[in-house]
Amino acid sequence: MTDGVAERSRPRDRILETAQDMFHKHGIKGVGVDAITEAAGTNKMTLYRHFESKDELIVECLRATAAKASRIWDEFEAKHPGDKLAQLHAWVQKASELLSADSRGCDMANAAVELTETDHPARRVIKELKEAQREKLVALCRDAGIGQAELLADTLSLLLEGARVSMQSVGAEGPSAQFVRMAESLIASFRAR
Amino acid sequence: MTDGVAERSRPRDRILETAQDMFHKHGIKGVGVDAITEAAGTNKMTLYRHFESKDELIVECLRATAAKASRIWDEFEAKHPGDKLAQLHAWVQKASELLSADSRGCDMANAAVELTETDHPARRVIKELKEAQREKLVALCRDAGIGQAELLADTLSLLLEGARVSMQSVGAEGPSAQFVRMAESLIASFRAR
DNA sequence: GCTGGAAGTTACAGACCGGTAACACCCTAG
DNA sequence: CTAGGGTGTTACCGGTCTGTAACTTCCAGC
Repeated sequence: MTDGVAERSRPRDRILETAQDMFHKHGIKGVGVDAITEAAGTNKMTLYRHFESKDELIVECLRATAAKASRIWDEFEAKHPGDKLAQLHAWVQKASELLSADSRGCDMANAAVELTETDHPARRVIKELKEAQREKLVALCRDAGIGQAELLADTLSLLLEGARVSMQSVGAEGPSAQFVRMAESLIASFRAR
Repeated sequence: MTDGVAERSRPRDRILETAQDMFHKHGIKGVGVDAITEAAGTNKMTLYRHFESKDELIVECLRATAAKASRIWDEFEAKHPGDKLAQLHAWVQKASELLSADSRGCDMANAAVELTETDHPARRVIKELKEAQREKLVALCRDAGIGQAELLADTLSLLLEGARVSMQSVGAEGPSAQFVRMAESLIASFRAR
């Protein structure tokens, strides 16, 4: 009967997937565990058998989201093997697609905004994962032959981060609409140096 | 005895000021009205005599924060009367000071992340106020004699927005540390065109 | 077919949430 | 002195939150 909720996979996977989706759409503090389990076609007890607390579920969701994002990098390498500059342009393209497709921005950044407690377990992993993403982009810029690779990578990072949050406050017609133009002109400018 | 909480001003003002501060530090959904009134040295009934709901209090807080931010623009004009380019550099300087002094970013952007309900009354005013700020920056760039004023203003906006959210996820040592350098080099580059 | 573990069910605890009612108080304007 | 509005106090409502206990049901592997 497969039920449609999540193709009748194991409860833990359904919970994780549903939680990711609901946290993304409604925010972490905007979703209760009851709502998650119901949407996942299971119940609260089962959730607490697999995750010791909501906080641990949050952390696991962030890790899963980061793992998905990490797979995108593999696509770049697959589509443009060895051509790091083409991969950088693909990164810009992919970022712009994410902006068009979804106005709720980056789950990790959003979580950092929502979870203000400085000792929240999720803060550790957010920082780790964001730093790992930064490393990847720096390496991509450097391998693309750009001199000030760190500076370009950081600038592109801030632009994208800003675009993703700007979409949530002013909407898609705001400054974020110019993201591709900004990013491409930046890359060109750094290459010319 | 003045009590120290807010120098014994009127309850409404104390509530508004305290709520701004607590929303900023702990997030909107992370603070209850009881905590606000207690910190403001008053009680819940008094809050609900001045604000018809928590949502209205939120809106009023955002307006108050925007009004404060608006006063910063007056400083620019006062310190560099007529010199729009100097005012633009002052904007960069001020933005960098805000980044150093406070790691919780922009209240309006944070509110947009937290308040996911599309019909939330705060969403209207967030969009309005952000658009007003954008107008100001565009005008400043244009009056500073920059050709593609909108594009520069939007780019600077995204950079700052990104820096403010990046501080919350990766911290002050992340990409946001390079904000001034990025912004100044952007301005120089646009001026050269 | 039996058994053992995973999953579902129901009910509940204890805390907190936004919001309200009823009433006592104080302080200032007349 | 007095009247009245702003304020403080207490108690409460109904709902929601995370997390747990006790029990039943299902199903796969032997």
